[in-house]
Amino acid sequence: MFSKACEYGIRAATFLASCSETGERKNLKQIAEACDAPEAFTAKILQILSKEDLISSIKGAFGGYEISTHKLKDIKLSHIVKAIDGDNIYKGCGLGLAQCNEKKPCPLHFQFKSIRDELKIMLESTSLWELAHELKDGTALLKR
Amino acid sequence: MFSKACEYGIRAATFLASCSETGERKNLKQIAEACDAPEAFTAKILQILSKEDLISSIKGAFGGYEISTHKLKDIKLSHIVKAIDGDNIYKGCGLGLAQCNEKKPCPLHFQFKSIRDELKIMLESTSLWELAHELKDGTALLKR
DNA sequence: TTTAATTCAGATAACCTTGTCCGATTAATT
DNA sequence: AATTAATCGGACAAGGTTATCTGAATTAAA
Repeated sequence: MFSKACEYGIRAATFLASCSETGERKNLKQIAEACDAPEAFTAKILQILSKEDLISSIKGAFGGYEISTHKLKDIKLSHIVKAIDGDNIYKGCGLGLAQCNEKKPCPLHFQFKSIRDELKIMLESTSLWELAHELKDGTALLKR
Repeated sequence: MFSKACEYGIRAATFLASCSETGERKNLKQIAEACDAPEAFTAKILQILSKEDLISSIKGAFGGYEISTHKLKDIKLSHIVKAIDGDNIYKGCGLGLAQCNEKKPCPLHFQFKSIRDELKIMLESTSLWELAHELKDGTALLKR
């Protein structure tokens, strides 16, 4: 479904969100550890999220990453996914046809449509704030 | 969503199904052309489908590929997808966690569940016969 | 001002997926 | 029996994704 990079990205953003609410800044090592993700690769992904202004990075000693508290409810999963994987996941044709639409559909077009739409709605309506709270509640986990 | 191999595989199987109903055997070249897929790569995919007994291959002159008519309604999309991509698409965790279930879910588990279930049901209930008929009707196309 | 802790950027390695090539095998036709 | 049209199987090439490494830049604290 998502690329590995995107999986790590969502995990990292969720963890960061859960810390940022209480003002805890985290560095690369802590994030990678908490997300059970490879450190150097996670660094690359955090760079992307930072450039897209979804998280903020603070350089230098005692630096790290954080998310502005006021953004937490505005940042949706769709923003993270789009930044890392692009939007092909709900725009592209299920069978990979260059052109596929209602007028000239692939044989799977209509069967796929409702699923892609549901996915889109889910990603666009789920906020980092929401995910972060599942972590804090202990209702959900990021490592196993 | 699906790998390129799987996209080609579904296209090829759909095309083959639409021909097999009228007893038309097709060879690699014809299939690749009809599906707008690279020939040599398509050959590999047809081999997989053949080994999984989803299509039958006939060697030698005037050979090619076909699908037993009586199987057309029984072969579901899920069979093709599982043969090529495996079943991670509806079994795996959306965030890539090794263990993720109702008891110990990832933060996205429940939001994903309905989508994955819907996808599973769609793949398991859509038959090659159904897709093939969309092609024949002209309601759907495989190339653009 | 030096040191230490950090992110950033670019190069590169490892691995997987995608895609090609070719010789061996098979089977129908001549 | 020879020829031709096909699949099969293995090796290999190309490209993309995943992952690592390293030196430069930045910033806070000592």
